[in-house]
Amino acid sequence: MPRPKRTTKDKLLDAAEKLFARRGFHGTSLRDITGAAGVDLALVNYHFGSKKQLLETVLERRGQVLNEERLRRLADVRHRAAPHAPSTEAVVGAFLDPILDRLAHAGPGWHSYFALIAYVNNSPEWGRKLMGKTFDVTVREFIQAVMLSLPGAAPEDIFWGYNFLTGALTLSLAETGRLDALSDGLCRSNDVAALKARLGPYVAAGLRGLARPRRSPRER
Amino acid sequence: MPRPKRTTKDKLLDAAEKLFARRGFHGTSLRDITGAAGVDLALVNYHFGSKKQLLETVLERRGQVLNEERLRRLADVRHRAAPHAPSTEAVVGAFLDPILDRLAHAGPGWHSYFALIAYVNNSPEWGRKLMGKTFDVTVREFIQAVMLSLPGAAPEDIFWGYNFLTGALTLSLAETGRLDALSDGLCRSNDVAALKARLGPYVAAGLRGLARPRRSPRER
DNA sequence: ATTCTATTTCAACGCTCGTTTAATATCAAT
DNA sequence: ATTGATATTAAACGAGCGTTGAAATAGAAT
Repeated sequence: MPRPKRTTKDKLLDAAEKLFARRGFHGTSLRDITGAAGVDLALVNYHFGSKKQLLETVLERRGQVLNEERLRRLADVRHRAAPHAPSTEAVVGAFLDPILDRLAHAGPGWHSYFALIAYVNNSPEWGRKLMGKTFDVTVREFIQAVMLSLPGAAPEDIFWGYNFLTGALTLSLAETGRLDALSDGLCRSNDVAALKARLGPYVAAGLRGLARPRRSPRER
Repeated sequence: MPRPKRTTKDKLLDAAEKLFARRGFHGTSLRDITGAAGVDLALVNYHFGSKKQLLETVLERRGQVLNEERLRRLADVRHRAAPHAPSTEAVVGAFLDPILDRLAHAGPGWHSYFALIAYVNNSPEWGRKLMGKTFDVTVREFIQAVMLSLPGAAPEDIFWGYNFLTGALTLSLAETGRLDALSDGLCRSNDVAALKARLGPYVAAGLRGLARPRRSPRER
């Protein structure tokens, strides 16, 4: 046996991941977290320094894994298409699939992590700094690849298109249950297969629609 | 003069709107709010009963105005197109423009309100209950109109498409500043004209892309 | 066995939280 | 002017917050 012992750090990161995702940073107390983890209150400050640093560590733990796979798949997509530009669908897939596949097949830890990402990404308080710290390098690579797949598109359109993409993605990751209520149960927020079948085509079509010139040149 | 006196209730609603949008529900204290409003702490519980009811009142105040205009414009779009079905772009415009036009031309109150909507919509804690309470009737009307504009599309696709639409919209409303950082200043989160020029075309193209059958019938 | 470091426990610190209570002020109607 | 409902003030409540420090424990190296 390779000793899969769960350390105190891991227990704290797991519990914080789950609770921060559900109730937000300010809505979760350290006593909630240490209680769920079954460890002493003071251990958060011992191992992580502060509540805020605990959040940052939670984000980085799985963020690095995600970044590695995204970059790997993006390089793969480019390599397969060479010497031509890859298709927008393939580039979008390299960005989305590492998330959607884990949502479908990985454990509840990843699930909570993605809901937490949704929370942080849409937060005026944390969005810019925390998301940038972990994801900027990868995202810039991705945006460049989208530009490559849509020659002739204005960079502004691609940046805005990326913004819309992450918005659509993160609301889906948040799993608020609103979709279930609106559709009277016809659609379920946690139906990953349904999400995966639709999000990629939606954003690829949206990006194409943006890249195509769409009005008189008077209006920028 | 028609006595535009700002009552205590209004002062509290305005201050709460701004602070809830910036720092979230749990990140804002009643002392923050009453301090910004320049009124006594106890007046929140006197006028609204509790902190949570204050949030609900903030959401309802402008939500009703927004709903009225959205329904009016939706009816107008349908009337103009009759007896044919309205275009997807026109329906999407009836849904988005009441927000985007106020973002561009109305005061900072509406601005904060939309950022607050973004926060609530993406919150697993509040999303389903609070958004539904204020917006469900209007949103169902809107979704029906989208279905009308895309005959042959599966209802599931439209519901998911609406989910993506609100995700893209609300991330833009949150104005996290992340777009500014990613584009090195080329795009600005608060450039409403740029947003308005792109969000409609993006989501309309995305909805069309979803409505078009896109893979073998084996995969649902 | 002893030493030394890393980890865990326990109790408490000072502070802020949402809410409540009772006293006071405001002001239109009598 | 007096009344009476409405609104505002000031002070305090108990509870929970993040963080800290000192003492107890554990585990590896000597």
